[in-house]
Amino acid sequence: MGIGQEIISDWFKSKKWQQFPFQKEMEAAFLDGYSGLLNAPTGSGKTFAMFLPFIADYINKHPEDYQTRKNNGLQLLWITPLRALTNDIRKAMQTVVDDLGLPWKVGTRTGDTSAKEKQELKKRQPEVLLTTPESLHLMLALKDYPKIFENLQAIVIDEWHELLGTKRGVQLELGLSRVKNLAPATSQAKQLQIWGISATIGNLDQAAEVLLGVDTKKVGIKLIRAKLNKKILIESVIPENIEKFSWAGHLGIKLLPQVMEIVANSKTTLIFTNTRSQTEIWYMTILEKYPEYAGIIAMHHGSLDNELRNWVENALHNELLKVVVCTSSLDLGVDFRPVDSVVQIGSPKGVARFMQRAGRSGHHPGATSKAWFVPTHSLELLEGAALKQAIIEEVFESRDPILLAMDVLMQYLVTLAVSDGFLPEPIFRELKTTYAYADLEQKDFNQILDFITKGGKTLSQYDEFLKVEIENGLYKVNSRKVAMRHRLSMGTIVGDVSMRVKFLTGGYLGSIEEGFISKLKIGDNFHFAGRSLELVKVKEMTAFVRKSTKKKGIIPSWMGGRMPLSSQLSAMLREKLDEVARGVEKDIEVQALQPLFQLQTKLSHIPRNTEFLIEKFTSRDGHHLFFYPFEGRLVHEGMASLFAYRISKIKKANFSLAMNDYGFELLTDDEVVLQQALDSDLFSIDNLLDDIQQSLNATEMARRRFRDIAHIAGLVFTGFPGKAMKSRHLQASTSLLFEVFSEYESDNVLVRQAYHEALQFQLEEYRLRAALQRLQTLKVVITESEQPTPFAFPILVDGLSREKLITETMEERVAKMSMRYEKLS
DNA sequence: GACCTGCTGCGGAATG
Repeated sequence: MGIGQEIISDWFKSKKWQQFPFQKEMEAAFLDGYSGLLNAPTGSGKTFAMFLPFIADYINKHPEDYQTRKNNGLQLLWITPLRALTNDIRKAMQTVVDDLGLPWKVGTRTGDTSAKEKQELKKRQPEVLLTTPESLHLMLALKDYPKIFENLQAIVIDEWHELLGTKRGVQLELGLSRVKNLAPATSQAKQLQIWGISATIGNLDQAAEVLLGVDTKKVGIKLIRAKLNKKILIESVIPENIEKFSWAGHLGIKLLPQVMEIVANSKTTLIFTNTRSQTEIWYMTILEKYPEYAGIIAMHHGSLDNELRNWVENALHNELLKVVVCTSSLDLGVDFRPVDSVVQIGSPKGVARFMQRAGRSGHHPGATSKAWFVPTHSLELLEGAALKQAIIEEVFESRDPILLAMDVLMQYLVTLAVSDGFLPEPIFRELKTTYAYADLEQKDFNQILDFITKGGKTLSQYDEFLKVEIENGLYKVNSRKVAMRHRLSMGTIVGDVSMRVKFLTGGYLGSIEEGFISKLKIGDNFHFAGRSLELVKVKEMTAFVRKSTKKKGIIPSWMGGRMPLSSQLSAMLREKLDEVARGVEKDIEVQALQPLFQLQTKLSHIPRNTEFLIEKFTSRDGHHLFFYPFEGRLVHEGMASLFAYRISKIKKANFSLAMNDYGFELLTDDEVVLQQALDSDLFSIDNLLDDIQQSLNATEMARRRFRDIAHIAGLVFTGFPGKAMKSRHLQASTSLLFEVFSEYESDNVLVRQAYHEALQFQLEEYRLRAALQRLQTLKVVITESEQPTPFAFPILVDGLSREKLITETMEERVAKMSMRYEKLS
């Protein structure tokens, strides 16, 4: 990847790092023995080098802390979420270490490290080791692992914001809690120092607490904010003719000419899209309409072959490319010096994410980051105004830490049992010092111990679940097979089962979900990795293809996540809408949208911040009700089901639901008793949990979450590397386990966790609750129109696609809509 | 022809 070691070396020799405004503060805190969190802005990827002189300095000042020996052993452990970065950082760090005159070796340990290299690591630990959270745990599964860490002076966790709020973060918390107790305090009473580096997020104080654990009183926490005044220039791309611009949709391809103008006027542009299929579509369309870009355009997303991705990254770095279409696969880590423009297609869904992406341009000190926001439908343009405002006001999303993840804990305990074995009491005490397990109850801990030794209440008959044996109180794995399988399935990332896509001649293109391939017939044509391909045969989870000359072809879609609009951006959007309602027209986005707002006012209403808009409209499909909480898609999903349930309690009705980030629709055959529902506490939070359970298939949601939980907890074996099992197989086994536990062991920690996760992550119960409470304070405004309003239209389109009505209906409707629109405006 | 979606990230053995 893109960090040149020469650059780092020069940068270091010229002592540029001393010019960082936070350097003095950082150095003082480090030399005083503090642990803490450094809030470095995105784009100062070299902060790492700063730590090396600190450590060298510390050694000079406190030689008594370092025993005189030929091999100091591991001094600094550097943890990064991105494996791909470790190699370049290693080279760069080695040059810095050499420049400092330290007789140190810098090494890496990741999945890329060969067996031979691992053997060498065992013989001689490098003084600086770069690794990932997963590899740290693999180290904890080695015999005599405490020896590795006994001389450790400092741990640095890079990009901590990326891990916080994920199970990878929890796994890292666990790893740190163990390692902390292996590096004893030295003569200076100096403790192992732990420093995180994080981009700006809303809860930096909490981020520090999570990283350092709840036992940090002795150590002391410092939070250092870098406050580099990075200039960011943000512009929305305004459609030339807003009246002809789409009211719904997500592709945004209509604005291609404007985007290509930006590309032409920039040195190098990154075009960020929200989905992989969208990346494929934009790439193809650009090549089709602007063939002169052949050779200087590339694409990058998570399902493409690594070799291709590496090539793209290097080409970007070496200024060989003019434009790269990508997903968030290019969000992280890399210094792409030549990039001077960033284009975001569609909603970035959050302020912090947009900032991160904007920071990919002008990636050097003093340079300005330039980012464009390209709306994919009219109303989304308002998000551009909201984004700008949020960035001015420095409103950033928080990353909420995950608490009491029992699956991760179960995996961790088996890891410790695989290496030297563990005694439950001290480990329990150690767990209680972590943020994630501070509230861990003894009985749940015992249940997990019981499970890994005896298979719990239900699985005691099956050998494969009896992993850990107890010898004189020591919990230990003795079976080589169990140990091996455990090492094979460590980590918290549960991938989708996907098929490799390969040319008959051997070239590897990437991976596509099993489900997509199974829909294709042999001989069918599809587009992938920017190529037109023909499916030739499918063999053992590999789809063999050959080049095709056909222009047309389906583009694969992946079942990815569905990120909702963040609550911060949602709130700002409501703020902007309030301005619109008050007639404030200071933003160019708002000015451009005037025709749309005028129509909305004419047909319905634009809600103030103190109002909750509900629209009624009747079509041949039935009675439509549109609600506009502007709270993000997931909250709307839960709220739509909840409202449907509560309304049908008054008068029986079947509803079909549709939603987007701005609002949701309830559609039914009969007139809805709306007023009655409003009068009888439609927005109430009393019985909320019960009503949710009643209105949604909570069991099904939990079952789906359980699949990942079972994987992480080690209940299912996913097969040997390169020999993936079919997803049907895995689905069946996790589903069966879920059934068995639910029936015979209702208190099972993992099942409880599945329900909890469904509520928390799928439904965003906390946000739903807060949203209902907000609605209670608002004045309800109900309007009725003869046709869908501009606000309603995108939701209607969402509903149409969901119900899979035939295309003509949809087209007809769209055509009719625009005719009416022209008449009205 | 299309206003019909949905991210990222890491690991890994033994045998023939």
